[in-house]
Amino acid sequence: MIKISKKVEYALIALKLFAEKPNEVFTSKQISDKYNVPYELLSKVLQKLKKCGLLSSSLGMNGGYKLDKDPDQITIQQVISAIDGGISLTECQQGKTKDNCIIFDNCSIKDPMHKIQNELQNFFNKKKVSDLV
Amino acid sequence: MIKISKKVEYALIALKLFAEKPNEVFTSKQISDKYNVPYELLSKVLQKLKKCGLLSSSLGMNGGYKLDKDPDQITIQQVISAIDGGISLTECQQGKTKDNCIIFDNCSIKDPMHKIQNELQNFFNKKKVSDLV
DNA sequence: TGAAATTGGACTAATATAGTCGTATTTATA
DNA sequence: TATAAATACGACTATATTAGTCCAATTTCA
Ligand code: SF4
Ligand code: SF4
Repeated sequence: MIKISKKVEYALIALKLFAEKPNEVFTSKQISDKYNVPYELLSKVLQKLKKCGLLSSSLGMNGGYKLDKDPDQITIQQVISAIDGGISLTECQQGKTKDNCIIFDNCSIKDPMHKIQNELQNFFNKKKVSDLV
Repeated sequence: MIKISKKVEYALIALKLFAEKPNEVFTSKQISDKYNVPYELLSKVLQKLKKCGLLSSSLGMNGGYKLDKDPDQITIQQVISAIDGGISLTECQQGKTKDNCIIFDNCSIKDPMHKIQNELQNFFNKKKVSDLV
């Protein structure tokens, strides 16, 4: 079953909120309350979004997160990469140079699948947070 | 991490072989030997491909599977559907009417994600087994 | 000084995927 | 007619991934 992870869903829910109110600061708590998202999990997600430069944060009381990029500059691909490490249609397309698939050497679909994967990344690169209207 | 399952990979490896030698009969054993794919698992996969009409089978000695459709008529989407039950980008897009996501009622990304899911299905509908050359 | 916030690591629980085992049935052929 | 080779099917185990929780540190405003 091809799907995106819950974490990415939570990230997109949050990013959509940020996109609707740019320059406004929201805390993890506020967002988790508003959307019934598990607080601790959402916190981790927002931290990752910050680490890759999509959000900026301020510590301490009255702290929180705010958007650090234009919503139409943030691609779904970026979000998937930030949270889940990206798309890798097949096992051998993950960073796993060592410990590769045993089929690798006589795999007949490796190359065509790699091509499809590229197209898929392109697909998600064209999808922006601003499209989640 | 967005990816396809091992079962779908095995299905595609098999289907590519069938597509290269149409009308030729192959057994589970032959294919699992040729590609180092676990025999029992591959058997299950081929049974599913038969059930949805992509392959036909003959029982008993000298039995096996052969292609039952044109390779350029078999889409990757069909294969994913047959083996893994299709693509459902988000949880709420699986057949789960009951036991839905608790966020469902005030989820802000549900509808746009549904649209993206449709495009994604369209993407995989355009990919044919015959493209795996 | 205290409350509210981010940050970060370790941990557990739940689920999904991958793979195995055993057994029944069919069928060509020796 | 016995046997070997094949599909067919269901139950099972093992492994990996995902989801979620817990705990403690640090920052900062008031
Ligand atoms: S080598 Fe082939 S079977 Fe192995 S992970 Fe890559 S695509 Fe899949
Ligand atoms: S309702 Fe929203 S959060 Fe829940 S599964 Fe659907 S898209 Fe994801």
